[in-house]
Amino acid sequence: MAAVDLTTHPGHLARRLQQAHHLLWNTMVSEEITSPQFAVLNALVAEPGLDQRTVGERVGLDRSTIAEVISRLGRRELVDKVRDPQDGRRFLLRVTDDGARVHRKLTVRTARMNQVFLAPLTPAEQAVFFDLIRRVADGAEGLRNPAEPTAAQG
Amino acid sequence: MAAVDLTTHPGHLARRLQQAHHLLWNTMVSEEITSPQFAVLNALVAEPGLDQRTVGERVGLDRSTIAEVISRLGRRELVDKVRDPQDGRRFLLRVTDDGARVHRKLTVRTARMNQVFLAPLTPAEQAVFFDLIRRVADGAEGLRNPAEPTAAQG
DNA sequence: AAGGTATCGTCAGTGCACAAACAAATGTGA
DNA sequence: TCACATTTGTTTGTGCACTGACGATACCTT
Repeated sequence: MAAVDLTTHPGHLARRLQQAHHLLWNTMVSEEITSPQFAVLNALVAEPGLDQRTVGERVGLDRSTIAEVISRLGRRELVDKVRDPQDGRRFLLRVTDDGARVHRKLTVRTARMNQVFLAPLTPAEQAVFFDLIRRVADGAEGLRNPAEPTAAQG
Repeated sequence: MAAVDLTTHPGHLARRLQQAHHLLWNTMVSEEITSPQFAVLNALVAEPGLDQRTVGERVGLDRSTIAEVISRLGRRELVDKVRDPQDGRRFLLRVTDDGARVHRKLTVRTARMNQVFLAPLTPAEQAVFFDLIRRVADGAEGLRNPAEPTAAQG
């Protein structure tokens, strides 16, 4: 019996964490708008007029996925999509009035949900929680593009 | 501008963490066998003869999803599926010889991948990382079934 | 101006994930 | 024994997520 203890596998924990989040989101925030959809709305509220690729970069979705999410938000008329007259490849995106309303409503609910979600941790632990996850995620992300020389020390 | 900082949203961080994991898994472990599939193999190596529902419970997959995962593992002939003669509703599952081989091979690679994945954290931080995520996930999970009296103190 | 290259978005294919509805087998109670 | 309820697994529908291939547009070099 060479089986492994999955509770020490970060991938397994990450999946379980997301499932737990999905559960709470569905019951406390919305059954219609998903968490990635909210993230997109949020990015477009912060920076109206972004194109799809950049929105994807902001919220961490690849081109294919962002296209689907945008299409659903467009179907619900929460987001507008206009060809960029300066660059015919791009679509310029912005939230509609409905989209802004939904974003405001969900912002409140999301804050409440996050409190419940993080309730098992003390405030200090919550800060550590964010920090550790962010460092692990950033670390793995960094392995994708080997050494971008962003004004690096030379 | 009423936009929110997503880096303090656990759901968003959970999603990014899983994406990061997916990336590393794909490059360091396997492009064929996914992490959930490995989890199922692992559960069946530990406890041969489980039925689908119980496997799902062990690895955290619902009935629909476990059915799909099992079907893929069956198609690759890594898992065997036999009707339970005692209970005609169930299938008894066990890994094939191929399945056991794949499990052994991926166990080694997974351990290596986990090291790389967690490299940004010190060993002490890794322990905290596991603990915090587990507590948050368990907490949300607990909200689903209100108070199971599992030999609770009374 | 023309050819090659890069970028943006789409599409097809695969896989995870959940909810709801359903069928078959089993279990329970009158 | 018979009706009702529960449990296991399947199916359908929706949505996220990635890869790889593709067309259109833009850029860049000659």
